[in-house]
Amino acid sequence: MNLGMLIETAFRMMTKRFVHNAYKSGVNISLDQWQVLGPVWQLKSPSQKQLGEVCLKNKASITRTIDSLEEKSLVVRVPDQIDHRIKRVVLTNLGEQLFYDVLPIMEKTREEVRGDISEDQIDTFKNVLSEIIQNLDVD
Amino acid sequence: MNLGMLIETAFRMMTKRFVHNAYKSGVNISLDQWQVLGPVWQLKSPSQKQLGEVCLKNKASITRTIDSLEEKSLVVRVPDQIDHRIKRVVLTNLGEQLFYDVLPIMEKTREEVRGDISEDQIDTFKNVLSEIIQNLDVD
DNA sequence: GTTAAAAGGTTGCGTTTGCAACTAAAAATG
DNA sequence: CATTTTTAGTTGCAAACGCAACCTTTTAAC
Repeated sequence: MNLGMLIETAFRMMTKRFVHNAYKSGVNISLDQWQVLGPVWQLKSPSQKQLGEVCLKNKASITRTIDSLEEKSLVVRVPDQIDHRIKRVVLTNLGEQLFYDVLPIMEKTREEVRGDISEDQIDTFKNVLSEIIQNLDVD
Repeated sequence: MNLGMLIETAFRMMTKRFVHNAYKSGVNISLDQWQVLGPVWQLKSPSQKQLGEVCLKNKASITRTIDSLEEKSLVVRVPDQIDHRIKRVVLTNLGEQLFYDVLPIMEKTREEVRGDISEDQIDTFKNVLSEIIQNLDVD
């Protein structure tokens, strides 16, 4: 199996496992929703642009993910008082609740992914990934 | 950056780079089309089921990818003479031509991805990926 | 200060994916 | 040999992505 297929397979399986683990715990959330929800909690009402940068998603994706989070009443868009172009994304109580519910699920998934792989190997692994990303970032 | 995001980012960048390199060489092909076309060449008129197994895609994806390859006249579906449920996928001359055109593009992309990363590191990297996949395959 | 340029978000369109329901054909069961 | 059951492939539906065009607001440049 070549490198590309390995990465793709691992990525898809990790995603599926996370969603599945959440589902088993009674939490309905997709990976991308979680990828955005985390930074919303961490950054305290970031702008959508900020979210895009942190989550490495383009603004269209952010817009739609926030749409879905808003539909679930997990976040609210609040227009910035000073710069009216900016919308700040704020966690609702429900969203905060869900965030804390998902934390252990994420941790569990992480452990399942890592299994017996040593900390050292994981570090090397992440370094290689970073290098690959850097290799492709130039140009 | 966490492991999941690193993998996702690397995967997306690799995909984009491949398609972009092909585009620059005047070849219009998506990654999934290539992922199917390769095995069609290699396996000599495989069934769609076989393709799904080799490409690690579900049958719906295979169906649609072959639809798109057939639209481009790169492959043809040929019903199996013995088992009428099976459709064998056969390369057209155009498809074979394109296959040989893409080979160097793929090689170039592979080199760009690997950059200065040592062969050893790549091996370890692939081993870790395999382990992750195995960790998630059980259950 | 008015006009041009840039920035933040939204929307439309096309791809790709997964799941589940479906059709048709072959194999297994009685 | 008629009746399930299984298998191969297709189709509908919904989720997610990227790109490009667009609107609105702010900032920069005369």
